[in-house]
Amino acid sequence: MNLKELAQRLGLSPTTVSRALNGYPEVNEATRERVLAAAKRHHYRPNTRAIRLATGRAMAVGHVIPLATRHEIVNPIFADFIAGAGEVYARAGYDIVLSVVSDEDEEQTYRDLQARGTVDGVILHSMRLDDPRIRLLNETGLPFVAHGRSTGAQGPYSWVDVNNRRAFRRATDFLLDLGHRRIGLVNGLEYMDFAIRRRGGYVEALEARGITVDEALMFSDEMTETRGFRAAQAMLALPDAPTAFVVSSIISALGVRRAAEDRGLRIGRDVSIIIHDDDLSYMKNGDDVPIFTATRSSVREAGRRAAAMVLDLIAGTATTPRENLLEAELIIGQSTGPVPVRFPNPKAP
Amino acid sequence: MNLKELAQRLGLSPTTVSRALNGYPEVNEATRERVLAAAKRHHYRPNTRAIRLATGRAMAVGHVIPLATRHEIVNPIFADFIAGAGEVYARAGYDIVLSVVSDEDEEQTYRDLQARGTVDGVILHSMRLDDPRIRLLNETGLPFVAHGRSTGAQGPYSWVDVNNRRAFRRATDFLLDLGHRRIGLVNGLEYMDFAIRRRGGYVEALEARGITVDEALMFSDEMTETRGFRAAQAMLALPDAPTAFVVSSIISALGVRRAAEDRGLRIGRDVSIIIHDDDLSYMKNGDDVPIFTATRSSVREAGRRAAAMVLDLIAGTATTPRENLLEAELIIGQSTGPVPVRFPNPKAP
DNA sequence: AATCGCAATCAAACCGCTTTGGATCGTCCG
DNA sequence: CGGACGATCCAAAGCGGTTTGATTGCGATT
Repeated sequence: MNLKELAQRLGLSPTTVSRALNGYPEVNEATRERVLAAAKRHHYRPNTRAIRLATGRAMAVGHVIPLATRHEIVNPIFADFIAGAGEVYARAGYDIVLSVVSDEDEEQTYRDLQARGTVDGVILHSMRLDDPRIRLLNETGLPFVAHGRSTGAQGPYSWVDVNNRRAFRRATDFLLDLGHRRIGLVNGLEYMDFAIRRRGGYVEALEARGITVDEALMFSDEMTETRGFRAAQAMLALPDAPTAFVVSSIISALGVRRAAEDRGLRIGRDVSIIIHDDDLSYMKNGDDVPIFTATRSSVREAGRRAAAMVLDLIAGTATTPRENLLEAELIIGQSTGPVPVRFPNPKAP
Repeated sequence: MNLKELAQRLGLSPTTVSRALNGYPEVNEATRERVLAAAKRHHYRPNTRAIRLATGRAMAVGHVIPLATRHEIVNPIFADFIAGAGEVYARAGYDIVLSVVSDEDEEQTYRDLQARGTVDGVILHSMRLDDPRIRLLNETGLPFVAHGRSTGAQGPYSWVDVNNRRAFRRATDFLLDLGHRRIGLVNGLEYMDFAIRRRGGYVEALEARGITVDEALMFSDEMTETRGFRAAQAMLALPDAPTAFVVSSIISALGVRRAAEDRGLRIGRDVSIIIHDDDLSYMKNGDDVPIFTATRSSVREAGRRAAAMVLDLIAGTATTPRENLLEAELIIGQSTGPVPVRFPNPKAP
């Protein structure tokens, strides 16, 4: 059942039927009723492909998932971000087009997306330092919103981001206030922009109290359980081991916890852990009582905002770049406590 | 730069240019060279929307992500499944169209997808018992492949699935062979098909040895850390506590581990844990040495196979429903050991 | 009575590609 | 030498909608 057929059955022209269905004013209300009724009765659904060609709009937003060729890790926050964005798109009648792309041919992918008109805009994920995609997309003119910022990137761009620096400043301050002086940082890969900002906040807090920053206490790697475990294991084996950790991800933190417990240390008493919590639906930081003390900021909410922004850009409602900085809230859980008075590393020589 | 323009510049008709680019034989090789060169020079990229309308194919596969309205959890295996499928789609020039849908209006979504021609086929995720989507999609005629089977669903359908029953039979047998007799099951929600099959394998193994199945040792809930923690906590508090656990997900297993360690039990000595491992990229079961003993089956591989199957169905290569059963491999890790001889529950009254 | 304005509808062009059904031309063969 | 044939190329008709630019009636205006 297509438009022409429906029009014929109704004894109307395709023009009128199209207008009736799309709510144009120049059509008699009685006629409109008739058209709507017939459309429903015959289960008429306008062909997406035809609409897209006719209107010149794709009615879709692209999300490119970069698969780093070296370490084939899918960003675990991706699913929840999409869930948030999806809510917004659905309401606006937009589709999500996903491209899984190895980071080598990313440029090609973005150029294609825009030149072939597959999408009306894109969301940038996994922002890196000096991210070349910003210049690229500004060049093509395709509307885009970055999830995360990119230090050093040229040109203006719209973004949604957590205040990573402040979150980690607060997290570190919180531990310092509890008396901790040896604080380990278990961070993500530091070509990622968020990781650099987090480290910035951490360093800032230490320096503000005149504590020398110790390279041996700063780890940067993929945010998996195993890597978190190894990082913590190494640091805890130091002669002057940390009494607390600031951890970039709840997943790494599980590894940190394991490393601590392996040494017979009790979390929240012998060693403190504070994490950044993206509030992932399948990786909740406790249902009622938070497990970890955390700086929390919902990545799903970030998805909603980014989606709303890109739709504004597409609609032309927003012309100048928009910026949206989310502040993380500090959640006090059971994983932090005052610095232990006793020697914190019983197994050390 | 569109086809007509390119044709004009070349002094050719759009027909010839189109054929040259698409590799049709009835075009002079010299001409084809010329066309290809010009296309590259002018960065010509055929408009996706036009191709789709003209060919009547969407060149896209739909993935519907059901967001259960009650518990808003995004399936954590989703990202890796998509990563696998994406590889296959990319090679074939297909796009992924994502719909995030609350499970209430799923039916509407699938009907729309097919009637509006947004996609050429779909992949079904999170299969439930008696899943109504199978009949629905068979009705519409839209090609589809299910990731997982659906016990009790009417009608034939193509699927990719792990042999969940056998995996859990083997896992349970493995524990039984180690001497365990009280074995807890920490399962997913049992309206999910995979969960029922897993329970089936577990029960089968116990019964084969004449061990009575104890309802108090079977938990079924969302597969999060917290729920795993609670389940294990409750079971470990029983007068006749389990000495081992079979756990449906690595994430729940982290909770189980926490519960055990909270009671001062050592994993692999005082209590054994065997998990099913989907080999998620961001939740690896250890880099080199596996942390948990596990039945492992890569969900990414499942994604690849499902994608290949749906493309076959779309192409018409496969007409009868295809079935693809993956066998999980048993990975021996550090989380299992012989049943402890001493009383395994020191804190119990 | 002639003109005007407005409401309602329609025919046809258009979006940018594919594809059908020729057209053209040189060559080969009886 | 004329016709069949193969190799190339092209005009035009879709695909299924939207949108532009009329056209038609009819009551109101002058």
